[in-house]
Amino acid sequence: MAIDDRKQRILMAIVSLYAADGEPVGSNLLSRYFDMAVSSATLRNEMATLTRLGLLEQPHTSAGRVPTPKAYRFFVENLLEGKSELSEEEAAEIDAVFRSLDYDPDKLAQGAAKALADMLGYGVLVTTPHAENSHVVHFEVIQVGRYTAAVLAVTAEGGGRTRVAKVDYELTAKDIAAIAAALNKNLRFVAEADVTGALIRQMVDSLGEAGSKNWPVFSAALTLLSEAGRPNIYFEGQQYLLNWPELDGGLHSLLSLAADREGVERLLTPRGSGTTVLFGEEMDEPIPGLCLVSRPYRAAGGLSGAMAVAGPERMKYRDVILRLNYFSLLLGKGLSQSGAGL
Amino acid sequence: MAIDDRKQRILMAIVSLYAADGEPVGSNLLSRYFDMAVSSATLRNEMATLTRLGLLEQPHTSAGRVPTPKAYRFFVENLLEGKSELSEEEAAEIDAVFRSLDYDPDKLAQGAAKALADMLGYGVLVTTPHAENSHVVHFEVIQVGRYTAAVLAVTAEGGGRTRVAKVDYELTAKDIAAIAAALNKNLRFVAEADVTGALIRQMVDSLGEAGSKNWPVFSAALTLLSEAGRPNIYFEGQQYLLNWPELDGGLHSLLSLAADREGVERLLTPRGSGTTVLFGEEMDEPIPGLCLVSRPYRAAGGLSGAMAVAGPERMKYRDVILRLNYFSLLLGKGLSQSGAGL
DNA sequence: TATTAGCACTCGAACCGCGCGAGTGCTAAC
DNA sequence: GTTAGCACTCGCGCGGTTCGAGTGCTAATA
Repeated sequence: MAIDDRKQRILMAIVSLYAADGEPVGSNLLSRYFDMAVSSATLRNEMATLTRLGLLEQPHTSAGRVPTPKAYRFFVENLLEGKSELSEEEAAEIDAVFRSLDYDPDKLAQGAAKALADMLGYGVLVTTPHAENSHVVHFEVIQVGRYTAAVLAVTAEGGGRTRVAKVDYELTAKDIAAIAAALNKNLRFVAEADVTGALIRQMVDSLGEAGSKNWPVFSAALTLLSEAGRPNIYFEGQQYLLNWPELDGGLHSLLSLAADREGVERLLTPRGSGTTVLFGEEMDEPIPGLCLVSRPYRAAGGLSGAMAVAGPERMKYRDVILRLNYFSLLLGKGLSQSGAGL
Repeated sequence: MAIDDRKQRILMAIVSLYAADGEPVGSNLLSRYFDMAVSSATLRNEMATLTRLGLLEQPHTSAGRVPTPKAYRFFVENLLEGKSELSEEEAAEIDAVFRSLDYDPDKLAQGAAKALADMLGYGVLVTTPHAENSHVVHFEVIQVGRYTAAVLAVTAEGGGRTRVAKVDYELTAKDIAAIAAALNKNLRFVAEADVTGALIRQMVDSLGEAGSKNWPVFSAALTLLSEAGRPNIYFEGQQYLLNWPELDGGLHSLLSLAADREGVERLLTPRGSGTTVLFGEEMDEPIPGLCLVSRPYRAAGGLSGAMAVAGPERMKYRDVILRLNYFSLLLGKGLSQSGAGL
């Protein structure tokens, strides 16, 4: 049973009608909205077929039809390969938003996520830009107290990380300088994976007694190195998710998930390079009614990350997909201009 | 009409019964629970008095009584000056949690908030430690791209901030060094309030042509300076707030508020030095059913911040207040040990 | 004077039955 | 293949009723 053109158009109409007000759509309403010269009876026949195909379902006998995830998937596939594009004005609006954003990579990503969330009225997750094999281009050690030193690391992407370490003797300027030198000599331009126990031992030992006394500082530096390649994650527009009654039950799970960095990272790790749509039902821990549209962004210098819109299954897919695409495009561009280590 | 001892005990009993299951408390239930040798009729009389005093109210005529914010306030005052303390085990549990937390000031604060949230089952807000007149003890400028430089600043508290800036000519190592020198000469140990236009102009001009060409870098440094004294804010355990039906309506407002850094900062700015309780009804934009218990923490070196528990009005005040107090105590201690600029 | 048993009263929650109407599938005519 | 017509289904909303928890008041009691 093929899905001919008319069925397809009917499906689209149902999807968008249902998205608008969340009410199951019946053949009558549909025939009024759907200005094809066709009666409600015909529509009923078609709808029955679509139901048999698993694309529609009825909440109960005397109710209208509601699209299934399968229908959304179908609808979205079409949209993704379709030619539809943002209008001039829509694009211009987003351009304007981007011009007003902060320049710094992390802030840029966060700002973009917030702007997208506000624009769509859904939640938006974003991972800050990071590189596959990130490395630290510079370590700096600063004394902040008699017993404490701050270690700073700058990654190739221009991201900065800091950490405070405490030792149990009074630090001297000489020690500080020696540590900084040792760090920059041994850990600069090194990927986390390449750090071996031998390398660390050698580095610490090279300072003699001062090496072991300052172990906490080295340890802090190693922590920074391991964090260098790990993105921060922001979840903007959470409050909008409260507006969708169908998400009520799953919000707890969603927020718990969002609080778990590992989990989000896994979820946003691009499956392929394009836009992907994941329904809550398909998740490891299902969250019915939820839909996650995600897309990676890429910037110069191997820098990348991902953005995802979290909203109800009945979201405005056209708006979401086109805007998400455009946002991630601009985000990649913006980052290429600003930070990347060319 | 004084609130004698018995009235007080009745009030407490109602508060804790209502906290337990959220159902209005009637005289019968109360007399069963309340093992004072007193009949339900007497309780009814007392409850009528308490109602007249504005400490109790009835959702509707034939329902039991519910404590008003005024009652909670009364209850809490008592608790605050009372001698009640955490048990050995409770304190030991928290001690253990703290030992497992990260050492870094920001991480420590965030980790503590998360632990407290998990322990209580409410949301917890925390501002990261910051000093009243914070200043930057060191600037560092690192070249990360041909046209981009990262500016790093370390505050006296050991907090680090980074920012990437882009100029429109190819940076040289000499420029970078000159900028770093100028920043450290002019902006180190300077409070934000003391930065004048004249100072900035002088600093930039001191580099001659290289000064104006590198304005974006200076600008980034100034941004860092102004951010140096501003705390980060974390909101942990948000998901727990979904469990309280009485908060349903206000969650949108609360999350919007939480997304607004200014707003949270204002809300948590300590009114006095002890624990304060703010009810949602009393807020600028009222959020009925909400209660915010907040408390500042202080560490050596003028470092301070605040922690707040956000939960339903009918929260377990004893647990919340005692634990919050202990957490903020330990947080202050932990920070004093780690970062402060002694 | 404080306490308490008894009682009439109130009023929300839960339940029930009913009619309405939106929506369906099927059939027969076009 | 399309459509008008029709019988049928079933959730929703409405009014009425019962039930019971909880109240305030009164009168008796210690």
